[in-house]
Amino acid sequence: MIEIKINKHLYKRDPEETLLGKKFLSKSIELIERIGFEEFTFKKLAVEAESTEASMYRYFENKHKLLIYLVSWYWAWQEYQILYKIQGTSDPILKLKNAIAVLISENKKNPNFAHINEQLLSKIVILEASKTYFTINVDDINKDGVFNAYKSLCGLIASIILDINPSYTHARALSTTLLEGIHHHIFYSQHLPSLTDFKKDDLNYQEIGSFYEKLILNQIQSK
Amino acid sequence: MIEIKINKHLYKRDPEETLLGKKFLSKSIELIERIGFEEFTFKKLAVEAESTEASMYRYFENKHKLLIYLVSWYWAWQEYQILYKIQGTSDPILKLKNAIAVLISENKKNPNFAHINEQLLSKIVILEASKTYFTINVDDINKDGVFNAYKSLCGLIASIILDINPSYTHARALSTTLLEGIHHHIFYSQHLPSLTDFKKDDLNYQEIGSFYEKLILNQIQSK
Amino acid sequence: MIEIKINKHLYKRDPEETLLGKKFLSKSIELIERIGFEEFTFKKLAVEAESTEASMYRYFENKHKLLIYLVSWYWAWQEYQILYKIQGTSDPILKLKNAIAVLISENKKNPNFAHINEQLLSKIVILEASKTYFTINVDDINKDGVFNAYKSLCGLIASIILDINPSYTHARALSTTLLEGIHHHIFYSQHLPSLTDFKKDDLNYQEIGSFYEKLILNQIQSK
Amino acid sequence: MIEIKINKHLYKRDPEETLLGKKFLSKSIELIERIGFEEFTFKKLAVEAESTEASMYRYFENKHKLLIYLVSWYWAWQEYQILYKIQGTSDPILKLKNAIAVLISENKKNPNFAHINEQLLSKIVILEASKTYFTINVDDINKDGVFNAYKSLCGLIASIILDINPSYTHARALSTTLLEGIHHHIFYSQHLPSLTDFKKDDLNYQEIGSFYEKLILNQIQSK
DNA sequence: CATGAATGAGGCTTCATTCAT
DNA sequence: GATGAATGAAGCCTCATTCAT
Repeated sequence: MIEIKINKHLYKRDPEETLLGKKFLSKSIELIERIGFEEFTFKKLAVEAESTEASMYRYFENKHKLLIYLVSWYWAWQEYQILYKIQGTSDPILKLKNAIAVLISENKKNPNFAHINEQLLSKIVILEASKTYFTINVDDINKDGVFNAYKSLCGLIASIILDINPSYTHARALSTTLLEGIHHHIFYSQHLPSLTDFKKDDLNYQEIGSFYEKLILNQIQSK
Repeated sequence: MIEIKINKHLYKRDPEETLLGKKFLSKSIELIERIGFEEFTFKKLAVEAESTEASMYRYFENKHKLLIYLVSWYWAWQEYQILYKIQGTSDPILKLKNAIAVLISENKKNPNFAHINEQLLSKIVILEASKTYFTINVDDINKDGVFNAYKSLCGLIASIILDINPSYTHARALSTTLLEGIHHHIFYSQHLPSLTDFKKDDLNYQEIGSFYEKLILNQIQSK
Repeated sequence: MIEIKINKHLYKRDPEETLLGKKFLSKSIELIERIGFEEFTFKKLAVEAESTEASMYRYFENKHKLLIYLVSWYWAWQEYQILYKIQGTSDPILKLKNAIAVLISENKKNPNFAHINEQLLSKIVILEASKTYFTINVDDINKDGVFNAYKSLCGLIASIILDINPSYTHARALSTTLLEGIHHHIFYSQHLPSLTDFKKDDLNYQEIGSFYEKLILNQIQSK
Repeated sequence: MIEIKINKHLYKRDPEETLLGKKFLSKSIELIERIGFEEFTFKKLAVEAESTEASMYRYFENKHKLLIYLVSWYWAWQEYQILYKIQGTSDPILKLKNAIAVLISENKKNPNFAHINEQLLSKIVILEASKTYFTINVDDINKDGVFNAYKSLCGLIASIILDINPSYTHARALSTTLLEGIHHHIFYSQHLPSLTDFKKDDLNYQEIGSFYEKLILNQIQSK
């Protein structure tokens, strides 16, 4: 039985601790995915969850922190899945391939998290995640470590890269390029095809995965 | 005397045609840079421009279209600068290097555009540009070609890549990786250093430029 | 035709300039008198005035400034009436008596101010006026001169006192004692009789007037 | 060992009887003094007192009753101090002077009341006391005798006045003039100097005391 | 008795937009 | 064409209070 633990500064009361809290989480995911984060309000959520705005405010200070919470959950979950998949693997290149395999995989619902629909959440992350940090207050909100889940995942990928080539100097830059790139090209392939070469029918995003595998390996193995 | 022409669907009345229109543009840039796009409203703009909300509505349907207008202006301007710089160059690798040089250059004010502060605008593009398309309505608004300026710039970079290696299959994907990557790593180096390896004091972003030069060349020249 | 001019910092748009503005003033007075300032909201006012909260916000920043506006109007009006009544009088003691006569007089509606019901307004001033300055932010809001109307009336009474005895050293303290005292004892006589000696049936508050006349004259004429 | 007893209608459960109750009292005083009564809520108090809103509701029905409780405590405490100071004095004029001396004295913390900070409380009384009765419901709430502490103090001063001149007809009116006047002029001297003649640096409010001594004596001894 | 959780109601404020001049 | 005025709708948030444990 695993547990995803989220930075305490992102909530006022831990939503995982109560039934109502979990309901808010699961309905948030459905609603944000359906109407987009801009249109999403605590009022609309309250209606969906058959509760009240005031109750939601007991859990989250505002919708921004909620979004960072959800996105953080997703990154922590991705990190867990990668660790699980590469455990016992000694070949670092295989580790990288497995990590990428996790990142492109359509996320399946996990029985441990009845209230989190990972498929919907991954769509939210693709569309909304960058809004958590591309904001004028980034320095303020960054203080409490609210982006640690993403930084940690980025650090994990970087450590795999350094396993392959310990003298490579831009492991973190390459990691974010990978993490963002996969999501962006999934999005472009569906909505803005002239910004990419991948097709809507790229089955399970295999081609995107290969592209990034090659990109990273070429880069870190070049003299 | 050059002119930047913006997709007609982005405005109701061309702001470049009147003094008031230009004032709205220049004050928009100052204001969005200062308070961020979320906090920006036509009301606040009207106060800055010593005019009224109603007047601004004559030029732009809503603040979203205004943002796409500004961002489009920036990409068109970047494309113009690249074309200007590579004109007459025959070596495609040098073309690529020059294009990257433009993309990382601190943008200087150009006397042709008294009302556009390119330095501020580039900050806006870094922080806000992705919000123009990471939205639930992307398919709707994409119909009128409002993202053409970005697509065109992406196409230009892709054509340079294909100049170097005509058989390379992911020229567009690589172009967006470059365009986004430069901006994102500038941002991370200033605000989220653990997501990158570049330092705040990377003078004129030379290191970011080299990183992407190598990344692209490695990629398109590998067998 | 006289005009009462109120400190510009108390409103965003001058309510006296439009029909809607005047309606808001007259309905404010009726409503505050009826339900008290604590219960009074712009929402309830909007219903009374058959308009909207948003429209009221065009005129006044918040209900606090509105209250100061109304109270200031009352003090300016009292000052005007005193000046009118003592104009041409040379005996300073008579001036004082006339000033007190104005202060205790039941205020009649004046045809110049169709939208101000002075009788209701005087009740509001008795019950609510002190709330305008007994607040933790008094120093902040005092900066813009928003209490000038009251200070000016206080200065007028003080000048009359000094007319009677130019060497008296506490003319302003005595003036506020008079201004507040009259209102408070009217209130106590109606609601908290054990705090006063005046009776509910003190016709037109003659006895209160005499009490303060004597109090002031004794004080300023004593050696 | 003395005890201040407060009207039972002001609380649901006597806060003096429990540790938590006393903590609520002492934290209320600190908090109201710091943020003002308007901004004060049971929620904020609960945080300060490391307890909950629900617990505070066990002691007080609402924040209004709490304020009357605190103000009543102050008046009862003033009355006690006056009685203590004039006990054994036979000269009624000296009694009056001593009473005024108590009223203007900076209140020192008394070891009997570890949980009441009298200095802060006196600031609250100056700023907020009049809000307890200048309300539209004054008649309703007055029914249970909740203002008795103030009325009793007023009665004590009045009895001293009548000691000096048994035929004086406005002893209560004069008493409230004194009680209010001292507080108001302390406030004006600090925040609205043009409403008074007393200076911020009036050491221990000696001048305010003298002013009122003279005012009262002149008044009750005049033929 | 104390408290954690929940909530209905409503306050204050701004937004985006339209209309009449 | 530009603007001043007006407003419906909604956002965000807190309050005061109750209930169940």
